[in-house]
Amino acid sequence: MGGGDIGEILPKHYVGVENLSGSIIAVDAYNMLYQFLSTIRQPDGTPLMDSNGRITSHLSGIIYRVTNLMACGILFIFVFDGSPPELKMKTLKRRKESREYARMQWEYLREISPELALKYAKASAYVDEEIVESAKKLLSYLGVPIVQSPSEGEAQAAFIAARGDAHHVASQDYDSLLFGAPSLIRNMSISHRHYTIISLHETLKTHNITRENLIDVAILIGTDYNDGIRGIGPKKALKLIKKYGCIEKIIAAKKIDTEGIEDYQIIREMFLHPDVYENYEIKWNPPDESKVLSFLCDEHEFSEARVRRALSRIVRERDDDDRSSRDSEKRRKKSSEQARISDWL
DNA sequence: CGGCGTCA
DNA sequence: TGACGCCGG
Repeated sequence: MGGGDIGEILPKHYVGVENLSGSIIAVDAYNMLYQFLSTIRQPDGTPLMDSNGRITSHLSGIIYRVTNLMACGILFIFVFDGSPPELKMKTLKRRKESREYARMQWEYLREISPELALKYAKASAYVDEEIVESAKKLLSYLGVPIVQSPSEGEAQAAFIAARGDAHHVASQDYDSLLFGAPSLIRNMSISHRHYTIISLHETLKTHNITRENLIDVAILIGTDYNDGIRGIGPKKALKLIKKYGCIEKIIAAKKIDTEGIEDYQIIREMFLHPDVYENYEIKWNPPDESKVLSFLCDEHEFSEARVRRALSRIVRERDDDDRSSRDSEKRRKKSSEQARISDWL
């Protein structure tokens, strides 16, 4: 909602996928699905679809990305949104309106200028119930655990990581850090050579602030739940919080008005104590090859050769000597790399 | 986005 | 082998 990008004040590390081998990553599912739907398109902006007109861009994204990264030794937990907090409604309404505007522009432009149309097509992407259900189906056939959040997926993912059931949260957004995720991974695609990792602990240490301070900084800039203060970006917000300690004291010192941060106490409380399920089950299953094949190839007309190849990356081979020696080699590599990452966590 | 064929 | 560009559904 706000104008600034809190990412500007977060210390970042860039790591290759090898460094993530052996780690458990809680994925902000909505965020990843949105990325797939927005980017996996034809040059004129049309998403991938089966012959019944059902969108399949996200299924393509999942089958290739998840199998690739699993083959690199990563374990996934996909965390899905529940119902959004009341304070987010304004943002959601605004997003819906700009999506509908983009859809009109796309439909108008697709015959005139495909490459201009593409931009609007991407902006018109949305995650509906059918997208969510088909994604859950494919993930469950792949044996990937799914966790439902009562409210924000990022909050649930952060809770899972903070509790120690995952090492990182994967999302393009920064909110999971505010929700207490110890580590955030961005740009987690196969084509990105290096992923961005942000450690909450390192962030707080770098600026000598608390998580509550960081949340106040985010509220001043603007979040999904408030507009933020006009003219205040991440640098100014951080400076103010470091000088005065909290939003209450900045207001008391008459440095800012409350316009754009009216609900700051409620929002701060939401980030500190979000609505999450404390009981959830995380269980990795072996992929059900035949269910994946019938779902993707029979129902959605994927190429069987391609899907088989993707699956071959993650299905257990016969347990011969070759295999077990490679496995133990991987395990040795994994523990030394895990130690390297934990240096700055 | 990721797969896959092409070409140097 | 790696950069490039079209195709997938």
